[in-house]
Amino acid sequence: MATGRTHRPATRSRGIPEATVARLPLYLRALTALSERSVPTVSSEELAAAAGVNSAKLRKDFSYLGSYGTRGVGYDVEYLVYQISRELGLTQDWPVVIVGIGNLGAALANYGGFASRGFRVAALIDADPAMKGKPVAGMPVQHTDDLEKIISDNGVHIGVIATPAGAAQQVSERLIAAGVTSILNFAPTVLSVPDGVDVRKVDLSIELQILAFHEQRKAGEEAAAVAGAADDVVTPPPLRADTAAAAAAAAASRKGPDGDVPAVMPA
Amino acid sequence: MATGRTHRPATRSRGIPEATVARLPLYLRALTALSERSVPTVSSEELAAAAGVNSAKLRKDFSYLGSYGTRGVGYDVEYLVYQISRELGLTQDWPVVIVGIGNLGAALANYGGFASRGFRVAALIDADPAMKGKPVAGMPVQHTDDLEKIISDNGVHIGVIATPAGAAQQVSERLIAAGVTSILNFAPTVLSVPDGVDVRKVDLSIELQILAFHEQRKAGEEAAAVAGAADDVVTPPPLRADTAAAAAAAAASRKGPDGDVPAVMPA
DNA sequence: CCATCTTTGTGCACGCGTTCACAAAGGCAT
DNA sequence: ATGCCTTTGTGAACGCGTGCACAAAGATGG
Repeated sequence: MATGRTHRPATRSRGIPEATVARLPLYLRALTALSERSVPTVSSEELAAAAGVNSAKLRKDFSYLGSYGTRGVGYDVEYLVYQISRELGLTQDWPVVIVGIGNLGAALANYGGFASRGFRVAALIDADPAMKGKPVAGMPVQHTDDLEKIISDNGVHIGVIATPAGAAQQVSERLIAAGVTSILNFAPTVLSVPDGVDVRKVDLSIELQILAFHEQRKAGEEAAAVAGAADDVVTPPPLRADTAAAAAAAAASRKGPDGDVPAVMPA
Repeated sequence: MATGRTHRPATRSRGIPEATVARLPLYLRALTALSERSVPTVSSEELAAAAGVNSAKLRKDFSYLGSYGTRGVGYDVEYLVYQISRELGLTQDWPVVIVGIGNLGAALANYGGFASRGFRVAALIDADPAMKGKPVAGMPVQHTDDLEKIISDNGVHIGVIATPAGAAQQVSERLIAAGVTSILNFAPTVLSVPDGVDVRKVDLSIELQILAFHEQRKAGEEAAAVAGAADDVVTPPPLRADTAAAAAAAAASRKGPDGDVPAVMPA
């Protein structure tokens, strides 16, 4: 998965744990698939397998919503789909705006997964005057100047930021001032927002970096296993340099797994 | 954030908690920004603010890596950049392949954040013969038939899946069979993989659904506050339908969430 | 109507992650 | 040198999330 929730200190909204909320969409997806195959009921065991979670966890998650199952039988698929949809607020249509129509913004605009889940792309917004009026995903791109009007005219509460990092904070402030209270942020920056505004971030390079960490670990273990008593492959001697220059020099001098130049370019 | 880690049961690799690993890229980004502004040292308080976390948490995170700070002064920026980069395995180049060059795959191929963090896009792969040879992000798209050869020729260990949901499982199996041990999955499906393979998933519609949940909660609270004793705004009467048909009818009468086509396009 | 079998719902214990609060450590001025 | 001041590193407490294991509930067959 990508990265997680920001700021909001796990509000435990109306008793439903944040961790459970994060899994509900997963269950919903699995249930929708069953529904399409006209499966009438499903046991916690089966559904848990389909969603890739533990069955006890799934039952506990559902218990926060209410007692929707039948002992000895399982859960009614259609009924559960409806209950979860309602709980997630997907029984209504959420207009969203996408700000920043570059490669990623355009891909998001074309993404079918939004519309099929109760989200309607109400507008595409970009700061580049050359983009104005240009059709993307069958919809004309509008200029940032009209951001406030677009938000309020469409009653938008959810905004997606796909701008470069430098513009993200300012865009978020304008969105919030215009009435947006939930933001999905793709820009690699920490957004600082007032209380009452939810921010979730998706950072592609962070996900890859986490994978790289585990990948390196695997490689290290493998190397250690092969090389016998190679103990400090993962933790080289703490060559604690006094000055930054010395540290950089030391870094450059090493060739191995750790060696190489330090990553100077940001994300 | 997007979604999270899958399967891997929090291995607690070499004593570094998974939660800490997930934050290291965040610190790294903040430190890199400081480095570019030639800031020599930074306190845990300042860096924590820049990374959007608690300073105590940051210090504890760093304590897992070693004692890299100086009491009364703070942390040496360059030195810390190097240490974290090394810990994350970013001091080496990771070749990655992107499978599924649709809107999203193309956007990922063009995304600058990969190359700048030590990740090199080694190949773009798509199942559509019409795509073969077509340049995307200055690189010719290759056909799925050559997947295994591409993986082994380039020594690829990390694969990115941006195919439709239906193809993802099969693609993952081929990637893994060819030597890939870490997968970043953008397709809205649960991948089932053998032990030793790490999967992280990014699901855009899930993120929006989580936001919608909180958004609905805000709206409900607001409505309740305005309407006085409106208690069941969030939990309407449990109209518990007896039969699946009745529930389905109720669901179908709505326009949004449940009905509709499944997400064919991945994130 | 009763026995049996399946599956839910949950009490409980455990472990991870977060946060507080403070002692130890080092720089710096006098 | 010595004392003060700043900031790290961490011990300890707490709370959330997870998973086990089982009793209660209901369906089903005789």
